[in-house]
Amino acid sequence: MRWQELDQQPCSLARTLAVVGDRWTLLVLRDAFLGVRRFEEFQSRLGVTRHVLSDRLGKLVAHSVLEKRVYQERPRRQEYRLTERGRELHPVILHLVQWGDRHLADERGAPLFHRHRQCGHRLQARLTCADCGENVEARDVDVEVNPAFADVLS
Amino acid sequence: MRWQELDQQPCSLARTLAVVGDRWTLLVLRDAFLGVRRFEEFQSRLGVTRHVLSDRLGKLVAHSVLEKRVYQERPRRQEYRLTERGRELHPVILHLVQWGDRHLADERGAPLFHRHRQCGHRLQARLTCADCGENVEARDVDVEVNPAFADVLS
DNA sequence: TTATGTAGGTTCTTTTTTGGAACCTTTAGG
DNA sequence: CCTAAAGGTTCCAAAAAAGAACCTACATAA
Repeated sequence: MRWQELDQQPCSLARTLAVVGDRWTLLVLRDAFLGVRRFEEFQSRLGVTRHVLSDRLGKLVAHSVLEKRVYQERPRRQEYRLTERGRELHPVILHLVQWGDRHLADERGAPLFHRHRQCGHRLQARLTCADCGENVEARDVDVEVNPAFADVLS
Repeated sequence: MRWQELDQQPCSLARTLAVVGDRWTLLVLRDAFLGVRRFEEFQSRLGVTRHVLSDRLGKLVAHSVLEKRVYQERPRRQEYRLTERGRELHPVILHLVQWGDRHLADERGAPLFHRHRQCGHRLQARLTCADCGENVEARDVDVEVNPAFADVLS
């Protein structure tokens, strides 16, 4: 299966990964969440080639994860800003970062500290159920096949 | 920057992506969360080439995300099971799936339904703060550079 | 007027990584 | 002896990424 075919799959993870699941895209998004907006700044912070960056930013805009906004005419300058849809990816980034902080940090600890503004504590992210508010572990989730997909999913 | 250099970066996201951030690894993990354990089953469900699957499973084992367990001698057969460290990636998968369900589904809706066993509702994942229990949005998080990394991080 | 700088890309060539298919090993069963 | 299943490995061609140079439009300054 090719990358391009992934978005055809009857699997939301595959489709999402077709948008954000490549080598650089999540790093671009992370910088976007840290406030980076300009091509040059993404490029110098990430060390990605301009070619690949241009391609990734274009794809994120095409999928409405980022939007391109003109912030100056003459000379025309544009910046990339997260859309609401893009901000919904924040939990993904935060959990990935937290996993790295826990399991891959050296003796200096996490490179960045995340603090929850409302309560002031170092942020420990938890996945909870929006209905009952309880913590959700992998074993607490039952998965059922949507009957409309019963034919293609085992 | 190459894939191999990513894990040298002073960024937990980059380090985490060096482990799980490639084209196939998250799909392997998703199937692992759905109960898949054997090489052949991963291979036939994902359509990934055996070569790449072998490499990815090996990396996940090397990073203790999966463990290889012999479930039968004569002939020797092994299976791959999630470790505790691997299960901690569940929130990542769930949020990615949920994003795809919301934004990339067709008229049939989500391919899979996730139900919270304890309360019985369709699971809507939320990221909350473990200390205060409140919902956390991107704008609620303050980021500070760990002083130990002050020299390398802008 | 020419030179220098900046934002935002595009083009070109060389490496790396994938995809695809075939092949290998161990053991069981007929 | 032949076939089948599980779990891989090897080989080659195709696709994607890296690295560097180049391009455009405008501004400023000499």
